[in-house]
Amino acid sequence: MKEKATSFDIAHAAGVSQSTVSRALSNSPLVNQETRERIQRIAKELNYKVDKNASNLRKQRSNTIALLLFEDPTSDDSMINPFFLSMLGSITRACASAGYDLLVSFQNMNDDWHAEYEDSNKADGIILLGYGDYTEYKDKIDMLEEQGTHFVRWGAHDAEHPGVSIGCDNFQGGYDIVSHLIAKGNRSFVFIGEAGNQAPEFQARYFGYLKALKEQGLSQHTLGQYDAISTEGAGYDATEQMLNEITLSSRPDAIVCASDLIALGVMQKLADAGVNVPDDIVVVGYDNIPVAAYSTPSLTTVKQNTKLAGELLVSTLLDAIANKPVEDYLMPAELVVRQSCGSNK
Amino acid sequence: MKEKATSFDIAHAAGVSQSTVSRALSNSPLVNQETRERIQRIAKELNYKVDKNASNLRKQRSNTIALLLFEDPTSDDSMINPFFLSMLGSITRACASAGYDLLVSFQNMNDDWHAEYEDSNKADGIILLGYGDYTEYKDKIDMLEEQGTHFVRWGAHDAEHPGVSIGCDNFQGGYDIVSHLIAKGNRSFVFIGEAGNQAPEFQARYFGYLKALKEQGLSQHTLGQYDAISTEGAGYDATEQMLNEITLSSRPDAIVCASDLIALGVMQKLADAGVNVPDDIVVVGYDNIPVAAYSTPSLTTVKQNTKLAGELLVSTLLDAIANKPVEDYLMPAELVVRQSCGSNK
DNA sequence: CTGAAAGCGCTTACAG
DNA sequence: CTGAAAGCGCTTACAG
Repeated sequence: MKEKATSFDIAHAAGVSQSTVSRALSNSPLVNQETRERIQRIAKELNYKVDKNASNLRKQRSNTIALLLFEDPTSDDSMINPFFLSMLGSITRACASAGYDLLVSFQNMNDDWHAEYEDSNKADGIILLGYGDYTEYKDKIDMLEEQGTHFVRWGAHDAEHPGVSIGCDNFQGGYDIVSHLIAKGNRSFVFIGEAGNQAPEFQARYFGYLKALKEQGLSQHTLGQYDAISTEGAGYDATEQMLNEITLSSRPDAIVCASDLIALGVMQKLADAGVNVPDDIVVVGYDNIPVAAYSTPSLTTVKQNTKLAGELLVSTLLDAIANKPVEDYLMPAELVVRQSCGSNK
Repeated sequence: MKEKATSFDIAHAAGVSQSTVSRALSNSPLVNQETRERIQRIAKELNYKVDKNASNLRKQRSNTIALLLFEDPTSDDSMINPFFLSMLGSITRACASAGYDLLVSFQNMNDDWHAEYEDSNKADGIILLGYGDYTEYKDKIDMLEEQGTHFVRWGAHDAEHPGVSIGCDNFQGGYDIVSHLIAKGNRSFVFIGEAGNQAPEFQARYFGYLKALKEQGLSQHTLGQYDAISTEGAGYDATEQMLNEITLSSRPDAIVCASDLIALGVMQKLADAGVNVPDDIVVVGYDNIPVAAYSTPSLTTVKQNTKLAGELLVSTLLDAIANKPVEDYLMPAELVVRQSCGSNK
């Protein structure tokens, strides 16, 4: 293993002072162009790279962003919800473009986010990525704010939570998909998914659902809401419960699910129970995860633009770090119509 | 925003020297227990955390691992192959358990991996995750080795590539799945996927495929191999080409795909062409990505244990960093039988 | 345009 | 068990 070169080695080889080397390598205009080029060439030859620890220590910033993922129960080994997995790629890309490194970590594993990342100078800012359920983390988020940490949260604006948020319009998404179902002739509905304020994103989807029904004078046709966290298993179980509680003759025309994962479980249970989707009951999801296009029937859902989301999350955080004014952003939701809602029902 | 506390502030508050604070916080046995507890309490009160940059600079190590992802063309926005996405979760988890941070980055975006990470002291070691196609990166990997960088590669052992590798037995996987198809009565085959040495993992699967055929005296029943990179689109196109080249009467009993993504495209094209899977032609994939369980028909495939893979990748790298002896590891592949290979054909 | 010097916040021999 | 001191490798006023 070669000894690592330092800026002093470069200085020695180039016959200049170490200060000049530092300036040359940071492309300071203060240094003579010819000298700078020579230094840069020598640095390259000696395979020299600026030591980030030293540089960060001196500059008091790290050029690194920390991504805190909230752990989810999943069916595979990743323990990351597929929706967030696709955001991860986009965030990684956006960081790279901005010249920032990305530190990835599961949220649940450590106690004090601010301390862990920004205080210890490992990151200049933090991105919080979870299924909107920040309620139990409220104290931590408050502390983040109180400590002046730079952070951005994925989710809707929420008066209770300080800090900037980037999110997708869950209310509109829920409204749009149900309006579509009503337009297609469906008249009675069930919502599967948590709808309390411990799951604000799901709740917003549910409220959108309720509004669409109300607008069409169908409020009395809601056959209820069944809790389910965002897994296939929870969707399956909730459907089982529903089938037990609702008599065959009064079954809903459509089941609106708070997420695709839930919808997948719902369709599984319906298939097991011999109920045809979409002929007997229509099912729709939310998120447009990759699997949604491949399920049988393929799943009508609402797409959240993960690419844009990742970019906005990063750019907003960088603005916050630079002390520029930042504001919440709510991306529009986009309806994706597939087979599970029937074609001409 | 509060001023950040330093070890001197703690020292002042505790009435001891800064050295003692440092020792107390690193749980050094050299410091009096009572003193240590007092210092730790004060540190907590003042919300003090050790500055990682300073600490790393002094210790010359970062307690961070860099993950270099090879960018893939994908159908969604993540630009990460779903198979790697699930490994990502497992790697993140394994790092967290080991007390290491994980720096994630796309490989293609920078030139000199070693310099970028280990030389600049941002990471103690590197995990390389790509679809086995390290051929074009050979020079870089050689340089990594030459420079004494600690790194682990995902993929099979390869005499041409130095360094440790953790991989799954692609040869066995290919052999097992084809043997299963033969046992089920299939007699003629097509392989879809690159099989050259620029794609060593696919190639190993292909060799396993060939061996299984040969063993059963079916070598002459291979109706060819069609190149395809690991995307649905490539699988679709290759199938189109195959259908054009092979007359209806001599179509294969089974199509063996180098990856699930390819198989998904193959099944799509077959469906478009009115060919029934599995009744007319059997299709199998490789990887067991989440979608495989949901396609119609669900996909028979080979599972690589991503959870174990992530853990091995991390533990092996940590051993390498600690200068412990490390060796390649080849995990067994596991056949996952679903509908796409027919039940009793 | 360049150099000498200070200092970022730690850890760890060294001396007691 | 504790403290004074050196030094990790940089960046950046300061002086010229």
